Amino acid sequence: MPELPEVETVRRHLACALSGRTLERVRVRRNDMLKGGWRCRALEQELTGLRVGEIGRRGKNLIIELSGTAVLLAHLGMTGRLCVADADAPAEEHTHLIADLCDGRRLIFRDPRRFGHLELCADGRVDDSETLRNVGLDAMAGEFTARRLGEMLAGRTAPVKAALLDQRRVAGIGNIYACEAMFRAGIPPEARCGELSDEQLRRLHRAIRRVLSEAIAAEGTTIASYVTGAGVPGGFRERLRVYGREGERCRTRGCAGVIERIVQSNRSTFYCPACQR
DNA sequence: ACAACCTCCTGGGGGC
DNA sequence: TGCCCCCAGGAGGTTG
Repeated sequence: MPELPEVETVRRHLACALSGRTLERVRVRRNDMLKGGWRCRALEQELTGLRVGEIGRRGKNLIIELSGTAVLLAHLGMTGRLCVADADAPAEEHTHLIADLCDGRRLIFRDPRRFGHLELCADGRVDDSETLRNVGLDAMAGEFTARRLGEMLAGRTAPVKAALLDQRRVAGIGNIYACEAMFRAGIPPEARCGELSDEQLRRLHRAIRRVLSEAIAAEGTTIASYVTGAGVPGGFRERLRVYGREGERCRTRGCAGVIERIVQSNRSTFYCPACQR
């Protein structure tokens, strides 16, 4: 499930394998994987012949700069994969875009569950795109401070965890890292936004930055399908302290707690009742 | 404005 | 062994 660390891992891989290459032949298979009103044929024509420049990221979105002003935006949803493969690699099901590159390899966008999408901004005004117009401050950006986090949560009654998942405020945190950050900050899952103390806000901000940094260094977390650019599982799974660990012992030294699971906004929340109070 | 649902989709796992 | 049902969740939409 690509959250910020997994998307950052993909970004770094594409920066090596894709930047500087020209898209020589492009095939797009499904209109319903495209945003911004694009259709397959028009997108194929628009992309053909463009050269890939820098590759950026905001939250869980990849920002692929192309020749001229064009920018290709990609969201990987739950099961999306954007990778560069050898041209003779076997074709896989659920492949929605194939772009043959000038170096004989090919860019592939594959997404079995189809929660992801692509969008081309021909004029490069990405802030106006469907993909990014509702995406807030990247969780690893320098401007994301404990003070900003406090402003985002002030006066609201929703559970803190639900607010962390809301990409319009801080972008990049999904269910796994929301659970892990809440655990590290020692904040109980039912805590509401407006009732956090300044000390709790500082702890939560630091926990978010640390868990994301560590996960980026480990090339992300693999639960089901995600693999790094090199095609191997991310290394953070074994370092998860609560996510997916219902019924197991808390890993905090000296803690006798057992990890529990509850459902919040239709999502599983894992937590340690002893550490988070 | 905000919060609490619901919906889309497929692969994998559990139960019978 | 096989089949059916349920579950996972990002994000936009709808309802209250």
